[in-house]
Amino acid sequence: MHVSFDIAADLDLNLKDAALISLGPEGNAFVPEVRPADPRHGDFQANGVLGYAKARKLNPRAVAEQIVAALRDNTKVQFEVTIAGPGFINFKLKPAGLLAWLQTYDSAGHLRTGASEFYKGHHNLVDFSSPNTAKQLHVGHVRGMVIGEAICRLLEFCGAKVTRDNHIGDWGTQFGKLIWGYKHLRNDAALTSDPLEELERLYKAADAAAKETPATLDAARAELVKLQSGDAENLALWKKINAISSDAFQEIYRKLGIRFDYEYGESFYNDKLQQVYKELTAAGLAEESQGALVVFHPEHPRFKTQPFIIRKSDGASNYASTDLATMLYRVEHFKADTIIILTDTRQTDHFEQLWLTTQKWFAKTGRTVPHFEHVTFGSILGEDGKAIKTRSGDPIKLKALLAEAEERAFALVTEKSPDLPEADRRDIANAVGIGAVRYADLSQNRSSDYIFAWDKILSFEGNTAPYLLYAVTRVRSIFRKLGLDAYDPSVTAGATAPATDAEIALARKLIGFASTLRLTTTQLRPHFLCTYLHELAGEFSTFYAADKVLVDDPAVRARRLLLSARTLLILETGLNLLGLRTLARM
RNA sequence: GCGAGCGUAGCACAAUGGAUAGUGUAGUGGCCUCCGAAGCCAUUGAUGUGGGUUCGAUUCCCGCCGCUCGCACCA
Repeated sequence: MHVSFDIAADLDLNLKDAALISLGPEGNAFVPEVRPADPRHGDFQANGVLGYAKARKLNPRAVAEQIVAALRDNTKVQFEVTIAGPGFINFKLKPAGLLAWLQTYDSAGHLRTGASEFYKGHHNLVDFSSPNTAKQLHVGHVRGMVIGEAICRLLEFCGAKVTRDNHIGDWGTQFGKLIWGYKHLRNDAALTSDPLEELERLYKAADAAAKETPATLDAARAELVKLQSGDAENLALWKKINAISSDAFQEIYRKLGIRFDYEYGESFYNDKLQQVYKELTAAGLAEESQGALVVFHPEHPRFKTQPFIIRKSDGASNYASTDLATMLYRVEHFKADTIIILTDTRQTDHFEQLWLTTQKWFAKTGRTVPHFEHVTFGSILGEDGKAIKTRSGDPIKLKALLAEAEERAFALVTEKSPDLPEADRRDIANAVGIGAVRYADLSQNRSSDYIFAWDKILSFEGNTAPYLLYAVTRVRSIFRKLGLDAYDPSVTAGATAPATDAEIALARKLIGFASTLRLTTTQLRPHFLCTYLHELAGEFSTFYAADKVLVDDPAVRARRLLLSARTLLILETGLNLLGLRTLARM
């Protein structure tokens, strides 16, 4: 018998069929609205009857009864179907159905096979991280990196082709300042001993100088124009600077397990800008204003007067220019049907203008308009509720943040498990520390700012990485005690359907994985998955306390081992999708 | 000034227009001769404010209050 991975989607189809049968052609308009239900009511609920009946002045309960009567026999065998309240249809999967799902989805590979139906044939290009060269990665960058990586893994798992592009800021105005600083302010000794620090100092010093004296600002801009028009000296400097920062970026990416397929920075698009200027002008979208080439959007309350500057008055490009060229390249070269760009929420205006412009441009030139998602996220705040900074007022460097996370985790692990060899404790501290930082960024709705507190993210209690990693080790320890591999199918052979309250509750939570993946990927919000995993870990703890797994009765033991094995599978699969490394013990 | 986002228990956060607004912490009271107590069970406590739409609003719309962010050549 085929067991569908996403039971809710399956029910949705069955309800549509039943509506057609029972309501006639008008049933075409019925939208089931199946969603996971509160466990008190069932596993899934269909809410669509209420709106449908209301709009037609019908009795919703009567309509619900008609639809339920027309459901396939198979559905009625699998579920307890009830009509409740004003016209909700509730579906409660019977224990045999729970067992069938758990037996079918018994490995990460099979889960992936089930999930890969979601986005089969889609090609998403994900643009994330995208740091500026010549600046170190700092705490402000981590959220986009971590969320971006999780989104890529999730979409891939759910069947999409994903192209990861690190759109490095290697061509902007900062280079004018940096080159000017290099030429006038550099300290050669410092450049040799700690090149990245020195570059950052030069940028800051040049930036400050440009703010003080307009002549310096003009000089910096002139350096940029020289660079962008191919000046050999500036080009060589630019390459040197990029090489230095790229090495530093790669070190952090390795540490966080983040990878890219391409790192086409802004400079890559330099020779593709003339086409943008030309086409937008020819299409009547771009116009000269105060010496710059800009796009206005007359239909928009704000962008009718707030320009989208696509070429600066000194002739230099900016990020609007390169972003437009990038849009085109991603559609024409990569053939992406969906473009996802992650940046913090402060850049909303820019991307709204970019998208308005792109749509009009592509439409006027007969190109396919892709789907576009600007995935935004809030800032990380200090415990005072203000932008997180070091005592000296600088942003906290990511390298230092990650090192501190590992140190703090090491101290905690040493406290809890002093008998483990130091090498093991270091390894655990790495997974816990880095995982904690990651999970903190993922577990909250990305729209909001969040307050960063070491004690909170490294706590072993609550919706945290340490709690989830602990749950994993506890399941693993059951199998270790037996000398068995949790992923060996023979371990769970002969399992019967879940029977006790705790077993059933855990099984029902496990089958919710599919709906969670669907929700997480349609909304591109990893916190849905985090919440689910935390609930799953809690459900397991309840089960673990209520029902002893290693009992003598072989049937009972087998079904509890099955539930434990699947809990482990889904916890590990979910955590890996989020980018966390799991542990056997801690 | 214009625009955007956010206001949910003491604190930190959930809730894809659905049923009695969930979870964690902190507080209170229980549970280790028993598979890892880094755990479990029970319990106290909240939608800024005023309208509107809806069978149904934390969610959508409008006003007000509060906080944050953005707004011509940085990205």
